[in-house]
Amino acid sequence: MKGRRNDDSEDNGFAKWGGYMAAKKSKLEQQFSANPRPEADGGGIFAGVAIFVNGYTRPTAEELKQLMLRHGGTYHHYRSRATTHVIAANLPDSKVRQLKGTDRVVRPEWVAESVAAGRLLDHRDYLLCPARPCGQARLGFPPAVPAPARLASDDNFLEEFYSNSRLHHISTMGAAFKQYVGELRAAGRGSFPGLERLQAAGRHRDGDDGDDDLFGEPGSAPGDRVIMHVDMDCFFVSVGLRARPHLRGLPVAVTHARGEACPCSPGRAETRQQERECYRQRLKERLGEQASVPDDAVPGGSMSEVASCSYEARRAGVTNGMLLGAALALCPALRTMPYDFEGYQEVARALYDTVAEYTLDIEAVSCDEMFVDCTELLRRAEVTPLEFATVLRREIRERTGCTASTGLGPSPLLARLATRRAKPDGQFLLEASEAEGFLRDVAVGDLPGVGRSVASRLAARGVSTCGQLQKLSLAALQAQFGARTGLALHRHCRGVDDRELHTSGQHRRKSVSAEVNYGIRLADRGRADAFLRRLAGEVAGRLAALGLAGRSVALKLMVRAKDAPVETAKFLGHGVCDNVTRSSSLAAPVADAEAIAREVLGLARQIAAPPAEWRGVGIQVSRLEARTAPSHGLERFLAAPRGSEEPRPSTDRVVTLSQVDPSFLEALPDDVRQEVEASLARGGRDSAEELSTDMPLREAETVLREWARTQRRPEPYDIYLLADYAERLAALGRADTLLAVLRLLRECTAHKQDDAWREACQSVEDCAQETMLRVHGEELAV
DNA sequence: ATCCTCCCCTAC
DNA sequence: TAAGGTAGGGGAGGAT
Repeated sequence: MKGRRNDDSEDNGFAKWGGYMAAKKSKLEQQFSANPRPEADGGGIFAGVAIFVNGYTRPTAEELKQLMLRHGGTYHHYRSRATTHVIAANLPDSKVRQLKGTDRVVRPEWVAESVAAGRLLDHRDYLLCPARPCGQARLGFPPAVPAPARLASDDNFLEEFYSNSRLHHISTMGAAFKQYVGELRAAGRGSFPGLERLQAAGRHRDGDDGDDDLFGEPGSAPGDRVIMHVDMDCFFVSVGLRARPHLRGLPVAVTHARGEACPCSPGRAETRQQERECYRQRLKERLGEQASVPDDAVPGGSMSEVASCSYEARRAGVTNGMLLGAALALCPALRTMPYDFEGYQEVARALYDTVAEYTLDIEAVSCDEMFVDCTELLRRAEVTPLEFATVLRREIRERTGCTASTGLGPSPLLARLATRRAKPDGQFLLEASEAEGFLRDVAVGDLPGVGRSVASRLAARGVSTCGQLQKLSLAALQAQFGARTGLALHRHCRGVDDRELHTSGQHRRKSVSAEVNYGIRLADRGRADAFLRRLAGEVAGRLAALGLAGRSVALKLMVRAKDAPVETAKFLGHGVCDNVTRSSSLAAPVADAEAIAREVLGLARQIAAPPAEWRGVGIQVSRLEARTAPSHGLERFLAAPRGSEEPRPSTDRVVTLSQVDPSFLEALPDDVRQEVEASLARGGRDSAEELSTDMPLREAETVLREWARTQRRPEPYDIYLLADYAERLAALGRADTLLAVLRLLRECTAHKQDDAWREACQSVEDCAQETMLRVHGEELAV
């Protein structure tokens, strides 16, 4: 995932201005640096790390010293204040206690495996003495104070929450790869090296035996589709195992917690029981039956969720989504691994790039899953579906270090069902003629669109397999589930699916939202309003990145249910809640944080739930439209002498695609890259109007006008937009315009110098400087 | 009929 | 401790 605002939102998006600018600067350095990586040999991963080795270790102290020195770290012969980590293999208890801060006493594997992984792994994963989650209070000592937890009312809450939320990452990575496929298609790559390799291999083989019959079914009609479903095996675990070969073959799970028993919340088990009972009552009211609620928690066990678990763990009964405490009860040998969101991004990118060497008829489902229409590719390569699957899976394994499974069939539905049979690390072809027999024993829950709710309603009618489902009439299904859902069930359980792959990027977004249902503990109205404002800022940032505005704003609150315990069993969780949504439709589309916040504050007042009872907050903007172009673009404004609207001929030089270093394009955030590629494809002749139709540009114009005209202190948001604008100009190679922006910035606003102002100038200057060097090969004379 | 609002459900 | 997001499909029921 590119470090884009909507992924790594800072606070309300902008409060951490210094941090944002620092990050932006280092990103620019990376993007434009002539030498992309200062240490090509993989060094530098220990920059800032200083180790002291205590006692005997393997690797030995001397070897560790060499590793540190070779990879940018420091080795201390004596432990000093500057020592960041103590390396030890095992220490007597007395020694451990003597070493203050056992949170920095790390097993030697940390060093070796970081080197193997090519980056600094989280040392917390290698602690010699993993911290007791809760301090061991002893009689006579003051009670241990738990580490301060970040609440929604804290300044950096949003940033921290989003950076740790697996669901947020799953969602944004999915969107990013859908866009990536769209970009690849838009770029219209003409060559498919993978396909060419296949063709070459085929020609070679033909010469050997002259056997031409490689199409599989000789009688298959030429119009028949071959759809392949590609899905990485337990993705998060597979990525983590690359750097932890010693865990291969063991039951492993990716979780936040590490699973030590937590004796600090003795009331948790009872709380959980209360929550279960409360939940059961509500289910009873809704469904009119005595629904049973499974006991998913273990007294004293971790409430952290298993994001992904290995097949060894699954054999012991562990499933994704299970609470870690319960998973450990089923599988005491279960080993946990921390998240590695950057790693997921990298591997996913390699996965997509691998498939894209064969075809761009790809529908991205998520970061680790896609449909591929292989019809054309198989015809051109003259290989059978399973031959291609074998080649592709081997290549994915070689390029990512992770395994994928593939299912093949005449439709997305059958391809997907085939994958279930193929997993793990396998492939399976499901022919149309076999579909009916195959489906008979497929669980209804395996059909798309059949989740917990539909499955349990079907189970109430004694239906758990597709074979049983086939016996229900269309009318009966539609009566219970509605017209569309009923029809889909009726068709899918028979293997009928004529859905087209959704491969191109002509998809129109319908809503943009941000939601937090964790850590929401807002003591009073003031804090609630402040949080709503921050969340509104987050949504505004996402809208800005997409160039969209919307005419409907909705607020969703999760409110503690009447009988639910005030403190949840899961730490800072939402517990059992009522969901409430209110929306307001607007005459004019909104996109800025203030306007969204205004609506949302009004809606919150309408809902009238006491903020102290809120357990979740979400803001959604819908009925979207592209932001309208301004009357005149920023470039024209800048190009004109100040005080005049007369356009001045631009001296910007035109850049063409061949002049652009591909690695530079690659380093750009997705949306900027798309814009640049589109622009370059048009011959690099963006008119001011075209450029200005992009909303951030229009807002940047407003920023500069406002700064020039008023005494108002620049808002961080304004500066953010300006920096964004500068980056776009840099991407387009418009050094002259950047200079104009810089000049204007200095002339018009020098009287309000402060840190933000200086950083804004610096950012624009950096962009200009780099652009001059890159495009014109000249130093910038400032 | 068709639209709108407020949900619920599903998928990753 | 723990990080329970996000977009889209669709249904119920009321307004037009």
